[in-house]
Amino acid sequence: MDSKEILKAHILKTATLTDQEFDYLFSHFKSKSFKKGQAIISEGDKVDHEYFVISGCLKAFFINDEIKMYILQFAMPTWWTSDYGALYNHTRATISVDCISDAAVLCLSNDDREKICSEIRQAEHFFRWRTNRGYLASQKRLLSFMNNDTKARYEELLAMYPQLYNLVPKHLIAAYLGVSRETLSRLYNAQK
Amino acid sequence: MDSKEILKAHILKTATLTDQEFDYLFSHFKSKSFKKGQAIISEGDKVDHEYFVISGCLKAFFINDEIKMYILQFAMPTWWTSDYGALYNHTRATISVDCISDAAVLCLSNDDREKICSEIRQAEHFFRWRTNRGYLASQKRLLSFMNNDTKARYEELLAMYPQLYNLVPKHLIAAYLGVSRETLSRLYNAQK
DNA sequence: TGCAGAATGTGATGTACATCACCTAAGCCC
DNA sequence: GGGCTTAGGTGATGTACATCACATTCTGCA
Repeated sequence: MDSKEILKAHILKTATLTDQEFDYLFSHFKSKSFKKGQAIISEGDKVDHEYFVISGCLKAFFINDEIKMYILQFAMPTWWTSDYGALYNHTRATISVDCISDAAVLCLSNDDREKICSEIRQAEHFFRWRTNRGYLASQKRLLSFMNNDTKARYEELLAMYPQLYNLVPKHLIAAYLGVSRETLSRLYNAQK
Repeated sequence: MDSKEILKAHILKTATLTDQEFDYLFSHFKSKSFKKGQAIISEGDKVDHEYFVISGCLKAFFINDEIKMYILQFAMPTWWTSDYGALYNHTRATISVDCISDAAVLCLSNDDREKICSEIRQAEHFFRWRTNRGYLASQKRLLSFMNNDTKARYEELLAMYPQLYNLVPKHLIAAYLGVSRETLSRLYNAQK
């Protein structure tokens, strides 16, 4: 399945577009490929695109005082990512995005998204629902943070995304969970 | 300013509606008043409305194992609240909402929101942007959780909502910060 | 107005985690 | 394939917080 089909299947789950509408929408996306380790958005960048992952795995992260990294999101195929704060408010990036593995993405500019939303009814509908899912996921993660200890959050993460265990290094999983790599290491070595 | 004017001013900040469109939209809202301590949504309820706060202060919270309460949101005037997970997925409430003070709200049903969104272009636009703001706020709070200690989060909260200091009891602020009331008490008594 | 329950303060103690220090093992690159 | 970088494991120690226990103050209301 090529990029276009993947995006189409993804959007048609929540919106009803004619083929012509989808083709028009798709014409605003640009395909890009990145190598493992490459940066897509770096802190301080001007941000004007969001990214739809076709293959590979990205991470969206924040670095505190140039010391600690916190991972906001592992972006897997059919996920969207960007520094949405910077994108919507036209400010410089505080959140960075780079590639955990080689990756293929579709890029959509903020201007084009707004243009499409104003031209195609169902596109606006789609983006409303997409943001909504993001909001719910974020709220769920916040609750999990307050309510569960590290071990429970680790198991929750692996239950939801079993692929992560082999795909991403453990210190990145620790950065997602918000604990030190040492603590994570001790956790799953102790529980045998 | 009455409820209608407050909602109108709120919506017109991000969407362009004609007076007739707004009147039609407004006709789907119901006014309700609640007393301090009254529940609006209780765990296990069927959820089919969301709420726009006109006056007073609500809290949206989650209770773990019937023991600990975590506050997801203090809802102040012009804020929206509900158990959005239950509302969108048609499941029973896991998040409850009640009144910290006497409150007046406008209620909108999930069905009516979707109906309005499909009928009025700019209404869908408004709700897309509203959800987006919620998503960004939630992500910001998640980052603050991972990155800052309790004292920093406490100061951040009071800097953003100074009214809270006098309006809500300290143990609720602790429940928002995700710490015990004892820890919060020691925190601001130590820093004198 | 006096009393019950709620809100708040504070000490003692336990624990989950961070941090630092150091070690081993596994890529990866000229 | 030897050396360098990155990932990962593990001990010792410190610290921020939870928890329990109890004292104190506030507040609503009969």
